[in-house]
Amino acid sequence: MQTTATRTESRRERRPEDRPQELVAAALDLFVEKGFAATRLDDVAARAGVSKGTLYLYFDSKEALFKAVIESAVIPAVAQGEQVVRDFQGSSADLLRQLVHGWWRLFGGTKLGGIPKLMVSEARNFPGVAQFYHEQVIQRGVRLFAGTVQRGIDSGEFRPVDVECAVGALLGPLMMKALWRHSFVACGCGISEIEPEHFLETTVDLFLNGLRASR
Amino acid sequence: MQTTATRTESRRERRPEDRPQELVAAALDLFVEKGFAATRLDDVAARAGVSKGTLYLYFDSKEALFKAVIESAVIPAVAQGEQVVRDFQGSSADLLRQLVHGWWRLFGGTKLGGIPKLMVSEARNFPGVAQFYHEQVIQRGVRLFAGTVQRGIDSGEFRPVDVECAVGALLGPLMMKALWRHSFVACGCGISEIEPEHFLETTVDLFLNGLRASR
DNA sequence: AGTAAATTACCGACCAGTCAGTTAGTGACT
DNA sequence: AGTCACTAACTGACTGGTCGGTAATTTACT
Repeated sequence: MQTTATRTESRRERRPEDRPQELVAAALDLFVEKGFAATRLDDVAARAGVSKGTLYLYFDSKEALFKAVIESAVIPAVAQGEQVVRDFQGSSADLLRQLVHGWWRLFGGTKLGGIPKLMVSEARNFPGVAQFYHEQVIQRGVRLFAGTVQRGIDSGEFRPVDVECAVGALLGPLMMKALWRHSFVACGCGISEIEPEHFLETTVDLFLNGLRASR
Repeated sequence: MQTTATRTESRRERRPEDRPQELVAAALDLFVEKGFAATRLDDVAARAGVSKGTLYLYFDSKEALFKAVIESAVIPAVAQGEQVVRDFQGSSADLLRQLVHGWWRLFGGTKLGGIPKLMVSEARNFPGVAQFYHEQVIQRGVRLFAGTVQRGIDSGEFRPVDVECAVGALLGPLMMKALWRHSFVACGCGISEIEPEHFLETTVDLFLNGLRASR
């Protein structure tokens, strides 16, 4: 269906296949940057190179666009995490390290890292989307880490702890790192950010040391 | 200046001394609940028992009200934390425990716990307020914890670690706990919350165990 | 009577959502 | 190869409602 190559220069191109994803990409940028309420649909459309009317050909409402953004951004990342766990051979400690760094590489450290901020900000105003995000992202994500911690406890690699709490203690810093970047750091109010990889490494070390079966 | 006791029943009371704080209290509730943008000044005024015009007698703009909310909510809490550190006699580990639980008791676990969510959500839209919050709350708060960790390292109670990272690793879970309550939990989408005191206790234990000078 | 506090009614900017009209592409029939 | 009819994609001016902010007026208190 591409009109590619031959003609790139007309405004008013017709590319119904590509529009939705282009609009979603534009919306992700702006939602992350300005928040849901402060984002104008005119701006989203302009960034995607179409008019606002076109946006409404593909999405019923601003909220529908919001949900599409969350879905498209986040499902692939979770799925990839699950893949890593399935394939991994090695100690639970190494798997946790891998998960943490992988999470940063393909989620926290990218523009997708703005999603948690968006969800925290908007959860109460959009319970439907929050529900969806909770089931499809948070629960699955937590399960990944919880399973790994449990595996370490079972094998005697870690001392027995409340798994749910431990996962919270590890994911808390990660999430805050992502939130931080997209709020205070991004607003440029003289904040110098700790180098991410170093922070993650130190956090995981501390965590694993805390979990280590003590003599 | 109270008009108390004698006359409680006329609408249209004149109580210029009390209005600002009542308005700030109402605004805190609504900002935390619905976010800054979604909160109507009519609603703030109504909750404070006055009309919108009255609000403008005491605050220049919605943003000024926002800043007043942040200031009034948060400065006393930080000051109290600093007091605790000054007065404390005992091990660094015990001081950290005390700080964490104190933080929850008089900040995270109260309606003030909604402030971090508010700041994360709005920092980019209000750099001035973000700047203020960063200096007056975050930096001072971090300094509290960082000083304590450093004290533990110096005394040989903790092993040497990157103090800034360690503080992030401890505060991350606390902050997420507060954010969580005011986003996903509050939206009531079938989420059961981990019991806070238990979570905090486990997190601190894990953290202190991770810091313990090894062998 | 005088003034400070509070209210009400109003304005204007803003923006999600709509719709009548425009244009790019397709293919049918010369 | 040309052109014409048709449709689906796209546009942008418009609307109706909302809400931050203001000003004229009323009320409480000294």
